[in-house]
Amino acid sequence: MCLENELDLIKPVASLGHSALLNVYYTASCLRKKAGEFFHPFGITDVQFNLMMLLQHQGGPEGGLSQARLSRMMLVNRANITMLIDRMEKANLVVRTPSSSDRRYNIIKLTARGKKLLAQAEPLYIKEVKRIMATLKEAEQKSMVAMLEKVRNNVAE
Amino acid sequence: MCLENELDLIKPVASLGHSALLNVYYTASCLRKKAGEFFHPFGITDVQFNLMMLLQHQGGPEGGLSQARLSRMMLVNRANITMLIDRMEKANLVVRTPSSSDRRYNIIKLTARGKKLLAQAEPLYIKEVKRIMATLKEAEQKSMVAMLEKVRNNVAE
DNA sequence: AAACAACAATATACATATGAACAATAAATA
DNA sequence: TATTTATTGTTCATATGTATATTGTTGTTT
Repeated sequence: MCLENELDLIKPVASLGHSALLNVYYTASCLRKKAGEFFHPFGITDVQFNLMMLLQHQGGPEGGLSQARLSRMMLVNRANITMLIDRMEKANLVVRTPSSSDRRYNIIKLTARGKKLLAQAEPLYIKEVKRIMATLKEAEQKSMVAMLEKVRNNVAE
Repeated sequence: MCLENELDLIKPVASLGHSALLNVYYTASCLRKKAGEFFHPFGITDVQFNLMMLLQHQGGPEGGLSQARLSRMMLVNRANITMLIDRMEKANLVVRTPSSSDRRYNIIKLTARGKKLLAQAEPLYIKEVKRIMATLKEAEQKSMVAMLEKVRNNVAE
């Protein structure tokens, strides 16, 4: 179904470019909503899951990442990460460990509970992502990724 | 540039499907950030501008929309709209007017200041959207829209 | 008409996001 | 070496988002 019908608009979006932009925006919104519902039974949010995935799969040799690094990987403000880690530490999902080499840094690591939760949720998440994206052929997915990359490059100028 | 480099990931995203999903997500994030910066000089946010656009172009015969209708058009919770309208009313951008036919409804309308601000910002916004999306040919944009629609349909099931 | 279900807006608690200002630390440079 | 500059994490004010419960109004069903 097209955007106009989904959003119950009475007039079409004026330009194709604007329509394309809104499609990116609203598709991301749908995906985030779905992710939120998906992770609710696990007692975590999609953002918290994303952070745990980064720690697990992108963690350095010490098996963790700094808050500044996480903020760059998640495209969010450093201040945001501070409070996110506060909540996740309170929920016993991660811990802050001071870096030995640079006293400005905290290295964030998964706790045993964090690892266990991730091990439970991740396979189901990957399966659901595959199901959702399987509506597009591999070539289509690659083509879409290429187009989105072009858009991002052009946003930055 | 590809996602892995943009986000400074040390390992590639495991599956194409997941990479495609993250691309949608991060492209929307980039576009929102850009929009935020774009509207900052006007003293409004991207969300407030979007709402004003809806009032201007999708407003019914009375020239306004109910809060419930706005929440459906913007894919957000009704509770969200209440506080958004609170802030926008305080900024003298919109007004709540009680519906004559159904006392449950508020009809939200643009104020003179809201209309003036929209008239200033909209042409520049449309121009910037065109610039950003012009990196894709018309056929590419149509193809991307079609793929994003497929994904949204498959999310809903 | 009275009871019930559906819907609009609101209130509250909470999660996530930004920008700005700050202290502590490290790096660069004069 | 001493000073400046850059970076990390924190705090604050504010905007946006969800879920849930509540109130008031409308519609439907006995």
